[in-house]
Amino acid sequence: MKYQKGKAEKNKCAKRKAIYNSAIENFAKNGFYETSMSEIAKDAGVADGTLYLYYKNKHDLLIKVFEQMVNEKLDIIQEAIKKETNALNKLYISFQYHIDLFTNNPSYVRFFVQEVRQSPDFYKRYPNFHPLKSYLDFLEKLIKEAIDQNLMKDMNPRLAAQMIYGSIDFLLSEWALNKEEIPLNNIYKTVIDIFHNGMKKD
Amino acid sequence: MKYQKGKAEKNKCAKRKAIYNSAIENFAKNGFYETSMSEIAKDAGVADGTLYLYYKNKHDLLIKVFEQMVNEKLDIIQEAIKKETNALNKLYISFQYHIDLFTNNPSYVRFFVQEVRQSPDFYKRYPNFHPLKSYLDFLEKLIKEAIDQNLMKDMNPRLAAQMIYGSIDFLLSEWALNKEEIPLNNIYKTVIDIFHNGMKKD
Amino acid sequence: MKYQKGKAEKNKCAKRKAIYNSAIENFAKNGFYETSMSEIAKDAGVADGTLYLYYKNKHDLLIKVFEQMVNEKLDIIQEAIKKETNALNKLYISFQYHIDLFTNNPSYVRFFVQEVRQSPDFYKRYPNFHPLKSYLDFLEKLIKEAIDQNLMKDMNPRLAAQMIYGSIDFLLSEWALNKEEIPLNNIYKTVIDIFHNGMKKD
Amino acid sequence: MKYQKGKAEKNKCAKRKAIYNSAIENFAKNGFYETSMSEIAKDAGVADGTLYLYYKNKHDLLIKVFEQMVNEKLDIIQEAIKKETNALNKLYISFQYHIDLFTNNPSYVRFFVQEVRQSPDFYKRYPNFHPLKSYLDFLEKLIKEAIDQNLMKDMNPRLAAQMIYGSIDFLLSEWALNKEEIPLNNIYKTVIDIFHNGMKKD
DNA sequence: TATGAATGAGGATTCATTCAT
DNA sequence: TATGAATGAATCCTCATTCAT
Repeated sequence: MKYQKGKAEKNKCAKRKAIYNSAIENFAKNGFYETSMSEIAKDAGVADGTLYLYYKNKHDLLIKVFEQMVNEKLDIIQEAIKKETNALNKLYISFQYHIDLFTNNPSYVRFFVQEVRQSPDFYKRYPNFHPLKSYLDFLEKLIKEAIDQNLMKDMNPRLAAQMIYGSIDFLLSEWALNKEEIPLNNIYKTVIDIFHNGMKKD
Repeated sequence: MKYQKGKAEKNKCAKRKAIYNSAIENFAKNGFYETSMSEIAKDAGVADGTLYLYYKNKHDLLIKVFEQMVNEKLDIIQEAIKKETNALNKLYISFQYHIDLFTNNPSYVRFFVQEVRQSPDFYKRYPNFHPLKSYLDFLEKLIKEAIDQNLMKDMNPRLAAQMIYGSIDFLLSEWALNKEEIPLNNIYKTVIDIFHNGMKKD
Repeated sequence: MKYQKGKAEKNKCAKRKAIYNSAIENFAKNGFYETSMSEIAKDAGVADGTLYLYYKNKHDLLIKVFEQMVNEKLDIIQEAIKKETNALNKLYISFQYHIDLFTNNPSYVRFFVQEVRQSPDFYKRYPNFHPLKSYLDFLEKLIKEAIDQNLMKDMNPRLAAQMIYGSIDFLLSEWALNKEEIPLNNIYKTVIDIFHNGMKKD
Repeated sequence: MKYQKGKAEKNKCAKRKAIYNSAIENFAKNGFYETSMSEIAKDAGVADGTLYLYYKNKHDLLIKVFEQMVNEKLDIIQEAIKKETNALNKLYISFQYHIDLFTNNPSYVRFFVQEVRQSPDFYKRYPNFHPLKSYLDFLEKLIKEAIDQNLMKDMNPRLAAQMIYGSIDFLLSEWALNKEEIPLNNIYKTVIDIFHNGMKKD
């Protein structure tokens, strides 16, 4: 009995995961509106109706998938900087991971830069949806730490986080659209250099 | 006769302008996919079919409206910097206009950051649609000028343009979502300060 | 004044003729429903609204054009058989003209075989629309004459007319769809031969 | 379980059949272009969207319905002539069925004579659509047989099939439009008589 | 007469969601 | 739980027709 339940449990988890993967893949490739629930179901190998056993509706699916993805990636980064004490180094390692993630999965870029900005109506219906919040929070904390360690000049850490995120995000999305224009291997160094000089303690 | 023709002409222009305004307003407020042609027509005070006298289809409407808007704003900026010779000053004035435009029309922010990034499918159908190209070209040219004037360190001007645009764009879009979080009046000064220090000639 | 009126008159006639030609051409090529009034107007070199000065509506245009065409062709045939006294010869000459007309203008076949059979609803609205009536009347009269001249067996002349018309019509329409299948130059002789033997006085 | 599945299966079949019937009825009554998918759905007792579960689109519905209908009727005829060996008798029995079918369902006449001849555009899109092909093939085969049996004179069998089909088809369609004009009970005998004499071995 | 911009009803089709099995 | 057939509201777009000029 228990075994069966465990099997069922695992099966259930597997299905949820399959839906999650299919949703990411499809949303990333074609965008929220150009992706149908049927496509997601088909790629996940489940029936259309099954999606609604795991997610309330299409918007809910987008939100949940988004949050889970951000948190997963964030966990990886946090694991990577665990042993580092210098806040600037932490920051730079984070950028490296951020950039690597997207250059290895170009379709995720669109997912992040576009789907994230839903219509105000969307936000009204789902007021708790702030998909990048945890990542921006994370960057903000690192910046605050760097300021405390006298490695960065005193400034609004939220604003700094947003500037850095926005820069990287846009660079990546232009790169994803038009891959030749910018040599991607320069991005990391240049961005760090500019922000380092721009934000360092005088 | 001539007068009458002029009137008709003016009427026609007025209609095109009304559609343009309605489209911007609606796309900005609710996004491309959540805006119906009927809504645009109603707000423009014309019949549904009239839209198709002026624009080939919904995608065409988005593209045309976008291009016209960018060009209009760019004209204003170019007029404003005409008498300035110092490239850095030109750049800073441009930022000021950019930020002002959006802070005065918060709904345009979403229009610019979201609608601009259509699905790959959209780009496949309209391969010449690169809505921000003219603005990025403009920034790139100013940066190149600044480098030539020894006001900025030698760097890839396209990449710099993208970083700056991305920063401002993301700051504004976060601000548009959640107006209290960041005091907007700081944005201009901080951004300029950071990029100035980050990019200046050593 | 008179001259101008005459010119205007001629102009008016020219316009009506242009519309007529354009309508035939377009209806024949694409069918009634796949032809738009705008297309007809454009090909006729007039404005859309002008069509409605000469014809009440699209259905009316079809009817008028049809009737005029049948009558024109009938006039030609009647001219051709004027000097013939033998009713069978008259009939055969008519077939020859009928077949020639359509083999020289294959697109007219579709016009005749398809547009002619409008929905019952169409006939309800236009109870006097029987486009082939005058041609069938003509054939019927010739057959009656042939019977009177003891050249054909006694039979229902209307039915005979319909059989003959139906045969030729269908042969031509299959030929128009799939030109290789039947060597057209055989049609005339074979049809006449079969009907001649089938209908001759024992 | 099995029973339920069978029920579902039967339900599905019933729905397909209901759509089929409704489509025939409506296309026959009002023609392809004057029939809306909504009307078909309503008469079939299903939702609009349901049509698209069974047929790809409106054109597909027409084609499928047509092909199925021709095949069904052909099956009946072939069953009826199975035991007959004389090719001419086979031919005459076929005519009888053909005429009966349509005189019992006058609205089918229009369906057959009009919808069959779609616009060239239609044929371009569906090049394999030749709805009468199987019936003409069948007639052609019988005629060839009759020729081989020395019951008919040597002639192009395809052409003969087309002549006969065209005659019957047109007679029926005139009858359907204007029922009094021709006493239908004469059609069968007269047509057979004429073609028999016209085509018999001298 | 002639124009052609404007109209708006109508129609094919899609797709998120439900629910009987 | 899982299914997937069925739903029907919603939407883009067309086009016959009108009417102010």
